[in-house]
Amino acid sequence: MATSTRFAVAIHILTHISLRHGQAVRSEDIAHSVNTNPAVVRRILGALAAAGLTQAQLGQGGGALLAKPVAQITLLDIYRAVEEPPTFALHRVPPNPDCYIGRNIIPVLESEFGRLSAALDDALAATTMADIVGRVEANAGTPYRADGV
Amino acid sequence: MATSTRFAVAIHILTHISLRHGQAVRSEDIAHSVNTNPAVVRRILGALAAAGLTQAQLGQGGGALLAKPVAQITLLDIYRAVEEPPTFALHRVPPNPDCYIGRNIIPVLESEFGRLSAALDDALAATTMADIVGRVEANAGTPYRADGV
DNA sequence: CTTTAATGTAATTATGTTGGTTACACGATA
DNA sequence: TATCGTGTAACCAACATAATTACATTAAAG
Repeated sequence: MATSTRFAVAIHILTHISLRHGQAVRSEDIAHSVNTNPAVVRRILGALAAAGLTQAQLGQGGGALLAKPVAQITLLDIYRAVEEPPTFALHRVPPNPDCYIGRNIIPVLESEFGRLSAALDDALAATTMADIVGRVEANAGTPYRADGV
Repeated sequence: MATSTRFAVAIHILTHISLRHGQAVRSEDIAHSVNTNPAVVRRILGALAAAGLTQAQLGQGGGALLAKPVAQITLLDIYRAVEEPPTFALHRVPPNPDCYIGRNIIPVLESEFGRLSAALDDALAATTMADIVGRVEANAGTPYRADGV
């Protein structure tokens, strides 16, 4: 199981917006930081906005803003916003119902995969964007400057 | 997220072999239960064998056998055998090193994704094939019969 | 020793997902 | 009203997955 890069990019995007402290950030500026296309950033921002994590300021001087305080945005919120469930996939084609194992293993897998997903959710919920932003600044050693360099 | 079905199929395969109690099982019989092609089963069995979980009995009357007791095969062993790391992907293209965030977020993501992977590993290691086989039999209500129906 | 049954593995193909790109309609601000 | 920026659709290249076919190899049975 490999997640898409959307989760990592979404965290990057939210970190970028967070460090601007309420100033709207253009998708083009974020794209420059992420090293990708503005439309890719807007697509992910669309998912984050649908989940109530960000909001868009249209028009001149507009851009993306946080819709919630950084301490109230968990990695679980972000993960659910940008990654398609399920995390653990069952058989592409259902197993043979005429076989003892094929007939009985699906509920066992569903239950076990549910337990694994719940464990992952717990781990994801334990970190907020406030933690991430704090670690990025700690890693940099210097505070973020308005020019972003 | 396009998760592979290999993990679910590998558990199915090992359950099948376990229920035969030491009798070699042909890839064709397993494929019939999983509802797929014998070559697909053999490919997954190859990964499981490389991880030391199964072994092949070549020639007439041959097939797949467990290489360890069921209680000593954890879901973590299986997951690592058939899924490619990493579970959580970073940016496809590295972020812009000329940007404060692009320059400092990667170590933060690596550390956080490491923590998430470790949490998932803990959850995976908590279940063994003995648990899975027991639940399949409990779900069936009747013990497994030699004809597999 | 020969036949037969089974695995191991490579090559090919179909399908789906991801992310990059372009394009353009829509909304908001100056 | 002109301009700026978002939202979103359409398209494409790259990649992953799994189904399929084919065949060399190995071991048991006669």
